Amino acid sequence: MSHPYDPSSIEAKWQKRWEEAGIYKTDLKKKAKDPYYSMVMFPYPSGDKLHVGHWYNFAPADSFVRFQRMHGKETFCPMGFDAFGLPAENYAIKTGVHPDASTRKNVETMITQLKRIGCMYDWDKMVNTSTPEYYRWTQWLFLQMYKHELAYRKEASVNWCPSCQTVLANEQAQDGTCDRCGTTVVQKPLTQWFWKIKQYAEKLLKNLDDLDWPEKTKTMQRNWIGRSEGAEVEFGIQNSEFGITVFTTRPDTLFGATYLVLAPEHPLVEKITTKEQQKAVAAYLDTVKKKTEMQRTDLTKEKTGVPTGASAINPATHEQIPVWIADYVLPTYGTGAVMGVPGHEERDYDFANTYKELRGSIRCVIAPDRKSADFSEHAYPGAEGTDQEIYEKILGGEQCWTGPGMLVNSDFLDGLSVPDAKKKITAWLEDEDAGREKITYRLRDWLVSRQRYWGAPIPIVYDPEGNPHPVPEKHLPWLLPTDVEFKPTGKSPLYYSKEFRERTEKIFGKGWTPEFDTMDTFVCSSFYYLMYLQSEGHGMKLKIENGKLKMNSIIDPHVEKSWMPVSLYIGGPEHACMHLIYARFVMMALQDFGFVSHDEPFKKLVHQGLVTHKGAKMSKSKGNVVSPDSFIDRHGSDVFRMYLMFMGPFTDGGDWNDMGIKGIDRFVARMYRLFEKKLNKGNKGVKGSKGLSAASMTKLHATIKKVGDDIAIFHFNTAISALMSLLNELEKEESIPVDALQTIAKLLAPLAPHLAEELWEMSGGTGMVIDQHWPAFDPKLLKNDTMTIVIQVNGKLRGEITVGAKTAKEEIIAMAKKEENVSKFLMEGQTKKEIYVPGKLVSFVVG
RNA sequence: GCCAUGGUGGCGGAAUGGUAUACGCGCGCGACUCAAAAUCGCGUUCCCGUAAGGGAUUGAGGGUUCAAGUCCCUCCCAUGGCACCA
Repeated sequence: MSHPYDPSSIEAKWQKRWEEAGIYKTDLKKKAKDPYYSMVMFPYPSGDKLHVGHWYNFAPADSFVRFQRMHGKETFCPMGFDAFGLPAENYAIKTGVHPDASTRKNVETMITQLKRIGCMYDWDKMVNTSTPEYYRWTQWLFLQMYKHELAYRKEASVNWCPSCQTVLANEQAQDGTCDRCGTTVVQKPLTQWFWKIKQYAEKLLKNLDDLDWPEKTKTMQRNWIGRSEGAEVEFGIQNSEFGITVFTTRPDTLFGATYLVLAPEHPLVEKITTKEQQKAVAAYLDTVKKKTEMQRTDLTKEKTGVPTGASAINPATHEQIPVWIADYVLPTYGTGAVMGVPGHEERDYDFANTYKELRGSIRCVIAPDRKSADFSEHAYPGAEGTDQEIYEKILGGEQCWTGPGMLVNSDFLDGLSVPDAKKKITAWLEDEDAGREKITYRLRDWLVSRQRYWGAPIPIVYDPEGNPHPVPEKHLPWLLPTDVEFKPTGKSPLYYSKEFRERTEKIFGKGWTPEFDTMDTFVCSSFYYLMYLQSEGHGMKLKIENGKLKMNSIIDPHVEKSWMPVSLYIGGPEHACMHLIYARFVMMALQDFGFVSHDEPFKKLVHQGLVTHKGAKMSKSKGNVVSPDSFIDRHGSDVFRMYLMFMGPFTDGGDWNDMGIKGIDRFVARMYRLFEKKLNKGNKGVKGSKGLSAASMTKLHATIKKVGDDIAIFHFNTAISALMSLLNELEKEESIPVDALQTIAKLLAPLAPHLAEELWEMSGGTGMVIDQHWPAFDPKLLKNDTMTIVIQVNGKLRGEITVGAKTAKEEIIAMAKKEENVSKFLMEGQTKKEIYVPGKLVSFVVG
């Protein structure tokens, strides 16, 4: 028999009908009764086109929204393109093709590919971040941040290849060398723009509690934000006007601080380094420039550092302690300076073991076993006269104890617990004006400057004195110039645009210059959920007229109120920290600026699993990208998307392998044949459930329940296996009533939308199956009048009995004991215990 | 290194602390066919056994429990992220 189901014609037919009927268009202005805004993370229009990973994300997301729609939700599913970014620029450097041209072409191809999935996208709402209609709002966002003092300039290091004379992305500078020429990459400081995301750290952390997001993602974000409670402590410097402020989470160990360490980048380094140490410090700074942050913080590597020659005063002990620099201290965290407590902090312990002069030494009053202490000098004869090598301040039982314990050798803190000592020393520091309570976050302010071409220009101009000024809103979009140099020159590409400079001087006056940096692409993707909702004035379809757009707010407040937050956002777990924190920050800021009514953009978040190929994430550089196109040609969209869903749990992903696609192909063909066969047998028009055996009826209703329950929790794989199992049953049936077949078409509608429409039509359904209501199951049909009880002896399965559903416990146990294979094992010893789990099992324990 | 996730037959995987291996792929045998493909039927975790049945088994080791893939501890391996790939 030839394949009865021809996906290419049938899928094209339904895609055309859906489009003609406009059933996926959403009128955002009309008040929605029960809105459901579903978003997937928009793709980057890469030259690799749409790959299997995109399908793995988009198709199940579509199935889920179809399921919602069949439950009466008014759904909105937009799609767009995250079109600015590095790959298009690198492609331009290599081939000379303008990023705008290559991006447009890729977008076009991907739209064609996307349409073949058959998703419910409302293409009228499409966005493309690289169009002036879009980046006008990226720039508007920058101006809002600037206006509200959330944007500022600061020096920050970039990866610099001295040979290529260009800034490198981290990806291009792995293992510290330039991926084009192999030269050692150095850290070069540049003045760049930052956004104050840290100001929202507490809110970003707190709001997580109420979000319907995966727990692991929330944990990762909490760790990323990295809130630490502690104190700042001021250390004076001997013979100097300067002081060093350190942040510590362990102010209780202040009496054990035997040295201070500054980050090599700390501004005080050059001010306090003594003449004798200048050479050593300069040499050290040189080596640091060549290290990545990960190399610097690697706990397994031996720590390095050099003394500055300066001494600080420990405010608690009034002792002089040396000030060093070491690269394990990062300038971006805390105050960029730490106190070294070798007795109770592992990094400090390691460091002081490398540089023994930092250990400090005092006569101890701790017992040799470190389990107890006495505050009288000679309490422990064994310890008398011994000099502890490491200052020890808390009793814990081992050197470098970081756990809880009692404070010793710490003057007025002696005898206190760690939490009490923290409180007392912090209060003391405040009294002495030598410190204060402080909360620090690991989260850093967002560096938004990029020394690249293919991004949204930062809407800032500089006056002849070099002071920044915002570009007034009426000049937006502040167009990206086209007369630029892509090849690396040591400057941002926009630097060479004559038009850009002339434009600036013409508008602002002679001697004024534009900002040459563009914005991080994460800025573009931090508010696109609002851009989909913009009901006028943007998008590929609309041109800018007279260089102006009417709206001065990013979104119509009524539309925002009814459609935000996004009901469901689906995307990869690789975005757990960066994109998903930036987007939340921007939404919060926009609420504070008064443009939106909500503070969180994504109500529910789900991560699809990662689809790998040959064990690794698909990427052009690894050459393991799999295109779905040939599979769609051969099997059609429905088979392919169901295969992806059948691979395993949606949130797991997996390694790509086309071996099993045949199984889904067979399933679809068999389902189609079942409809053909049963409908041709003259069953058309038969109503009611007559003709279906009781067992099949039960199976049908159990399947309705299972498919619904499973789709609701993204277990598409088991939903499909339930339908397969149902099909296996029904194929044995003589005849199947039409309404049972129509129920099956409805169950298939979210998972195989084209096939389901076809089957719905074949079985005489009116309208489209996607507009039908999800079928209900009859709970009465699911109840069994018998139950199977398994019998265990000492945890091992020894038999099974089938009894009536209402059989009493005692009766079941008695029956279990009589089972031949059970009684045999019960003879072996005394029955110590009998456990009955209702409806499930009997367990005997024999001694 | 740090943060997070995962590890179950030949393969993808299923399993509210209660029958481990559902469903599918693959494979084997059979039917149909001149033959093959397709389709249909039966079987299929591993070991012993004709069978009945027994034993082992969820990355490794330990623990809690009448009962552990599931909970706890230690370890191994793989993957994602680590702030300029998106």
